[in-house]
Amino acid sequence: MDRRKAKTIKAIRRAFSQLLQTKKYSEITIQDVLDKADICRSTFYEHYKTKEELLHSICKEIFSHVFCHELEPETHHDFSHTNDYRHVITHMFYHFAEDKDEIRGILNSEGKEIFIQDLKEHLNELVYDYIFKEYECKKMDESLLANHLITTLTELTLWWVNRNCDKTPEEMADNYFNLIIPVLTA
Amino acid sequence: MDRRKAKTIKAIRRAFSQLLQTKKYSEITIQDVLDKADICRSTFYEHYKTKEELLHSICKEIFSHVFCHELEPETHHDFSHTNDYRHVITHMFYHFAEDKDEIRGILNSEGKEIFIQDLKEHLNELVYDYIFKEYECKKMDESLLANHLITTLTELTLWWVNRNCDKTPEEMADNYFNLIIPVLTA
DNA sequence: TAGATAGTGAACAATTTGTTTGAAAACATA
DNA sequence: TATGTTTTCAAACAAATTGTTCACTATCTA
Repeated sequence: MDRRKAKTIKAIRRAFSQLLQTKKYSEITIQDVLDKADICRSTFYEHYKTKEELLHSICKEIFSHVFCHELEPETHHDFSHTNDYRHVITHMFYHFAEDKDEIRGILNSEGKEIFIQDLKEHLNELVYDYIFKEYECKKMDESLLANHLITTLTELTLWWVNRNCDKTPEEMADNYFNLIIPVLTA
Repeated sequence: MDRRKAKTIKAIRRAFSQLLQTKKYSEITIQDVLDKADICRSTFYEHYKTKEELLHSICKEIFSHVFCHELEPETHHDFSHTNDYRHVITHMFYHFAEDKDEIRGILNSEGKEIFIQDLKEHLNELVYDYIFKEYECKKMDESLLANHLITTLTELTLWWVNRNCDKTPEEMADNYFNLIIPVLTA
């Protein structure tokens, strides 16, 4: 990519992330971003149509690291699908702990909707690829159960980030499985 | 209350609810509300400081009906705390089904945050009053478990409202307890 | 009926948004 | 190094929104 473009985008994102740590998403104006990033108005609009699109692109970048699928090539012999799932989830918690300041800013505002929405799309895939291959739900709607598995994870993450990630990713994975396995095996 | 005041407030809320069914919360301007309610600008600001305050007041009114505590006076002999809890939850689903159009408008936008935040405050009380008197959590943080019990309910509600409330309140209560009891008894 | 309360209409400055210009700077490559 | 392309910039613009003030009129209450 053109160095100028990369520079501009980086400056915008940086400014936005910083602003998110002092202001709620809804209270941040594009003007604020321009001022902080020291970027011309027209330049901003050449990259993003709206503030919302900007946040989407930030989320997308975060998740591209979190769900990079680099884990799969490892050959797993005695590992179950659920164990694979556990690895992915633990990996996710590690990334979130790293970016916690940025993420907390996003999650403690209306920006949360956008972040969670993007996250859910990734998790939806995982649940069907891993969990539903191992467990079948009898007395419950599959869509309801999938929704529950996903929202349990997103809300647990929220709870954790708001406590400043005071538990290890492994502990969090344990917590998550303690919440969902009893339901799956009930 | 002064009839004029009541009239104005009603008109504003009505307009806002209607707008929520065609536009996202973040896209609705106070100007839109003024136009639709046919209310003078200065009049609006005598009742609400911001759009957010308006939504809060609407949520507050909804919940005042949902959690009116009129159930308690009934003497319950053989009923457990959990059964009381079930009654309250079923009652909640009934109300939400009634107001589903208005609620769906709120929930499918950034307004969701405000609604859910207000709802959680009520549920938090309930969980401690009912569930934690009957079940003790051994291997899990109480705060984590409380959070899980509440968010499971709010997200289940969301799922239901987005499907146009296609299940009965009783079925939804069943679904909810199928999701939480296995965890509590694990 | 009189005094208090609430709504109206109009105006206001300040912000924000999104778009358009032409010129300057940084870039890629031949 | 020269050339053409891409990107940024600064400035300006109309339109919309916000929040406040004012003098007035209408409606309530006692």
